[in-house]
Amino acid sequence: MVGPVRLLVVRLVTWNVNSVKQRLPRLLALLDRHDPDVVCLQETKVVDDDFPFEEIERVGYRARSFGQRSYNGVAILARAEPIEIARGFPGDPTPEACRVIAADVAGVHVVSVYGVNGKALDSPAYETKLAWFDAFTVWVGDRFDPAEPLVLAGDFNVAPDDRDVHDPELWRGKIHVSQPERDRVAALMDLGLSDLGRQAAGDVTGPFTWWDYRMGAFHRGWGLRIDLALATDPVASALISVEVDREERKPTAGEGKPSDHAPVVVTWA
DNA sequence: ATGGTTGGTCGCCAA
Repeated sequence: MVGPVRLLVVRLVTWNVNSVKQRLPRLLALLDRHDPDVVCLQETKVVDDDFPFEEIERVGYRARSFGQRSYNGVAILARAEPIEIARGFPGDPTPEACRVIAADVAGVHVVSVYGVNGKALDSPAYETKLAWFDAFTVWVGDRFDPAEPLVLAGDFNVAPDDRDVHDPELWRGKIHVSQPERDRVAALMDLGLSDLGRQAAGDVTGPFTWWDYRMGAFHRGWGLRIDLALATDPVASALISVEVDREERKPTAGEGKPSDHAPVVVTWA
């Protein structure tokens, strides 16, 4: 008899690619550069039939996609076989959107998450965003055991506190930073999850993971930390590092244009 | 700060 597969070291990357078709050369380069065990993608923007499975399998990864036309879309890539796949979750107030895919990879529960953007505080999408987080938190609490290894990784579209904002005064009252949004992330973490990026960085500003395409925001340092990895204690207590691959956000870093999000590389053992 | 930019699609909408 053998127990569940346990890797000595696990490297997980989460990345909002803003179109997996546009980003495919950079994604393949990222797999080669970081050699991750697991990758969580968001904003793939393709239906499953159009997902580039062949190119990804050719470099040694299995892939599971939950995608739709034009918008949203999530995926999990892994060296090991992803099992127990869940696409979407019951009670999602945006059931037409593809925002969540879950899989077990080498004994770790992995969830790729694309939280509702919300547009602006006075938009109907804002109330949808809050309701989505409420429903998502119920599902996570029902499905997972905090004693087991679990990572929720993705673009949550919320900067958890002012350290995650380049200019908190400028952003006050804006989407991504409002107290109700932050309360939702806190409620999710109250299930027994740690914010690995903050745990690794300590009490400092950043590191940011997203910069608006406009106004040279990346060059000027106008960023937010909205791409998060939230994990239960079996992972959090084994954390080695969390690094933002800022190079990937640069126009010159690879073939084609960059995503507006940088990949986040999480390692534990 | 949001007069910018990008992607999917082919009109604009979403971010």
